[in-house]
Amino acid sequence: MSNGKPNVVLEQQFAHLGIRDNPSSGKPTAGRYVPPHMRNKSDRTTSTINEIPSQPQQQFPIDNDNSQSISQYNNEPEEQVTPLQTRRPNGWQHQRNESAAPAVNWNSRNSFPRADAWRGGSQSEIGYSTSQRNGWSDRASSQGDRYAGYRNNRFSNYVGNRTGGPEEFNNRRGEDGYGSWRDGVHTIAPKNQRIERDLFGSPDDPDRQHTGINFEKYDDIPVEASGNDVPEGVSNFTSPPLEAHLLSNIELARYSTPTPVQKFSIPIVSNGRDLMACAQTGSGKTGGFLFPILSELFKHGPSPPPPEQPGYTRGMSRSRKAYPVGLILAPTRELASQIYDEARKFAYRSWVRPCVVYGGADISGQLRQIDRGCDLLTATPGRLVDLIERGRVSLCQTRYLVLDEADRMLDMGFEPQIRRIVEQEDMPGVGDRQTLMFSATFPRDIQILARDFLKDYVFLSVGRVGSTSENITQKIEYVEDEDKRSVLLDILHSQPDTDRGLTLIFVETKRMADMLSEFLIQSNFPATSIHGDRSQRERERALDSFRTGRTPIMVATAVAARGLDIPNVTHVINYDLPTDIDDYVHRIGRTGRAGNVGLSTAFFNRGNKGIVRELIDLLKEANQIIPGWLETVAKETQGFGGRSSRGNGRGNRGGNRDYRKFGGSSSERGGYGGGSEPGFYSGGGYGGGNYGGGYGGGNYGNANGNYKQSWW
DNA sequence: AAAAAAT
Repeated sequence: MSNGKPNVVLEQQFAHLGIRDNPSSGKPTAGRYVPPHMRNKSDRTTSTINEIPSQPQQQFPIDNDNSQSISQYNNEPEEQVTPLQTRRPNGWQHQRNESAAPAVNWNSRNSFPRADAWRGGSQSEIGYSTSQRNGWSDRASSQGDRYAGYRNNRFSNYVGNRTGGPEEFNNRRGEDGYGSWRDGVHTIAPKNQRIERDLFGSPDDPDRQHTGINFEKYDDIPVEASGNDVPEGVSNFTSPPLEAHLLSNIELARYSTPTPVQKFSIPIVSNGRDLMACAQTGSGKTGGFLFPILSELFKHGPSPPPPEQPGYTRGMSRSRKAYPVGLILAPTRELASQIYDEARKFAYRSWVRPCVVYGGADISGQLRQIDRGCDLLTATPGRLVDLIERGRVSLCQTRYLVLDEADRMLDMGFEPQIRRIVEQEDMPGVGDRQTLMFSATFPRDIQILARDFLKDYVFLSVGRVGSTSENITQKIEYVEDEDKRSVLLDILHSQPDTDRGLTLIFVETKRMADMLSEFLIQSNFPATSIHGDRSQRERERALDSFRTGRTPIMVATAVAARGLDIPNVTHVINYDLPTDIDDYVHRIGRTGRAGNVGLSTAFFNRGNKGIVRELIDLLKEANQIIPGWLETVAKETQGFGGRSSRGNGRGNRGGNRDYRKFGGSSSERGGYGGGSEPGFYSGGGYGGGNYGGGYGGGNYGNANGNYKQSWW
């Protein structure tokens, strides 16, 4: 039994993990990578293997893999997982009876039930035949037995799984923090203090005190909702409309008031509607989709098992297939991991098992994880496609599809993969699922693309919470390329040490990220870097080291620009400005989160004149000081047609507007025919006078009866 | 031109 192994054995096993060039590890061994979401943080043991002689004259803790000095500052073994108590599978219980079916004929081929049909069901309305039911029961019992063994082991240790078989799993009911759905009844697992601490932290832990969301300020944030029959927003977390158990998890997470995006997304989702939401991350976007989706899942339970798959051999199938009911797609691995961490909180004690898969990490661990149950899957596209190709994931049961950072997911790099997943696999069509899209920016052309994935959606625009609003002070400095390093050093030196804030520095290339972080480290600054050429482990370690303040400076490429919720980033420096203004919006949105103040500094020179016009517009809208020289550059640049790079029809202005309503000027409309959407406003466009001064005082004209507006 | 995302 793995638990009986003396610690020293474990230490030897882990001695090489996560530590490159570790002098104490002898020759390098291939270690099994354990991704962060699968580590059991609360049960780590402290070991001594990392106590390497300290580096001479290192003023700061440095997280720099190139300098072989990672672990000396880090008392915690990075990759260690300590086994929990394991038990023999005595008295397994069916935690989840797959035969408990909602009141829908799920067997109709090629016709997936609509969400409303599913929602309406109750046991008494069951419309399937006895034979079908028995078929389900048969399969359910064989599969259910296995699942009972596998599913209850989220926190079982992977060391044990590696060397031992499933018999080492811990199967005590509720031990893993997950409940069950049986005969139409949602059985909530018992509370588990250890898991609660792991998921929610202790109440007095400042790190867990929800990242400074300033609820008072939320009342000032304008929300615009457009579309047909927009449901009324809710103003509190209450049941109904939310399911009661979800409320208890929301309480555990210490969320007290719905954010503006949540106020609307809750009724929108529970009314079966699709959603396109423009809202800054940190404005409660993740809760915006997790709350309503989980609430519906808690109310209605799992789908019955899918029709018999070709090649499926009952009871003997070695590789089981996962059928997630909810699928969340994200553009970076770290963001996927972050979403999964949230999903775990709100699924706690319920029948819903969250999962996450992404590239760069050991796939076999992910396969084991989904075998234990996979109801709400968060994924990056590439790995998901891989798993679909391997026949380990099927989307035929997916009733909720979420695209996070949706404009990114639908841009040139990602769109084919998204189309493949959504349109060319077995996912139910637009009419038979609910699709939710979230991003802080929604360029017009992306909105048009997004139509393919949505039905009669509600467009939600939450006033800018943390990006271009006044709570971020945006400075633009004129700095030639060759002066950037020294100016950066000046800035960093002038930042008071007492300020425990984090500084995030964006560069355009991976090479520059390496070079600059190296330079900062040599200048004795506690810096690390994150970019796509680093290994996943390095990326995660860098992020963790930054998040915890061990290295309060991080140099990053676009990989860290979106979605990451890192509390206490007080300064974002655009060492290189991006060529796309939306990227700028996302980058500076890493600071000034949700009502807190933040500082942003950008190094501008003539190489950046491509975005000067849009940058000035943005600064104006956010009431920022615009340097005179910047206006000068803009005037010089005007000859090139001002809004450069927009020849492709991508009018960014109005990126936070429902294009159906604010169709854009005819010149920007390009070939898309913005007015062709029946029943929708193709009104005046930006120049039409409705577009005044941003969200605070703007007047969008309320004339169209199809639209309802709400303001906070 | 670059970055991200599967191996």
